[in-house]
Amino acid sequence: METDTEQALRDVGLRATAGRVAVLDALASMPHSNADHVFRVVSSALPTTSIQSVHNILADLTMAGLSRRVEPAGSASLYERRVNDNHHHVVCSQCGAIADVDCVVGHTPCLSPSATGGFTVQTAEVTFWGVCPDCTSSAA
Amino acid sequence: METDTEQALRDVGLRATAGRVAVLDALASMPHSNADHVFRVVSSALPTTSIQSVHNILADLTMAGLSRRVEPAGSASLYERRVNDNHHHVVCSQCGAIADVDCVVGHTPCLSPSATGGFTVQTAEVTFWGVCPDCTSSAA
DNA sequence: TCCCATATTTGAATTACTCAAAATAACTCG
DNA sequence: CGAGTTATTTTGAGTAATTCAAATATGGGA
Repeated sequence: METDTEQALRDVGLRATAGRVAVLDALASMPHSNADHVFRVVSSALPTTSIQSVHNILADLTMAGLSRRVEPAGSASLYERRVNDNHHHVVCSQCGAIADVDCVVGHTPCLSPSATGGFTVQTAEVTFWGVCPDCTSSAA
Repeated sequence: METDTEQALRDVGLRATAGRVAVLDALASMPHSNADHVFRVVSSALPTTSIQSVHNILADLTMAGLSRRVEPAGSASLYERRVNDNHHHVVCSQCGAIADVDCVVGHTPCLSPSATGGFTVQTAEVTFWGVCPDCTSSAA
């Protein structure tokens, strides 16, 4: 029996271990999780795992293109499974909540900066900062 | 005698201490420096200072709006004096070099995401990733 | 010049993560 | 199916960047 998650791992040349499957499943159900968050979820099913293993796995998955690492200023690295679609993020400046933002205007205007000081630009990463619905309503 | 730097400090309600003046001057001559970088420059003029003091000062200056803190993924926090002009940055994915990028199209298209999941967006932060001139030429 | 709120110093602690050696488990091939 | 090879995980230690907090020192108003 071969689950989709296992298949996805083998497709990129990684062994389908219990830890990797558990981490991918955790990310599928809770995107934008940090390593500690993932560790807590995974360790209930796999009590022998460690935070180092989770870091290890997350690094492997990210290298292989199965997950993406996001690092908003002021918080630990977050991971998500949405990959290859160049989406962006909104971060709540009060509570740190994060949500996906699909690409800004359809085509990518942000990839065309005016003057780049000679840099060859490859990608653009946009982070919106604002206030999430919860913080907005609790401010009332 | 009141230097511009001292005046700027007093204008925001901070005392004009030697450490703060030295840090601001360091940032003026080398933007996008990290705390350690600033510390090394400042400590030649002020041998009694410490890396903690520099962190302290940088935090104060940033809170007061005299400097801005930038945190590109994968590197320590960087500080700069250019503030209040909503400019962005290009980071070299090979060597970490960083340069300013003035706002993308004149008016700020990036501030208008399509769907924000209910977030009230206040600012947009754009980081361009690419290859700097030095790394481009040394790749030849 | 004196005072005291504000800064700095000093030292310790924390967080998030990396590194590396030893143990274990996944996949391959006979 | 079972053994061997090698990828992966475990375990333990180490690091970098930053924060916290108590003690000391200093800027600038009275």
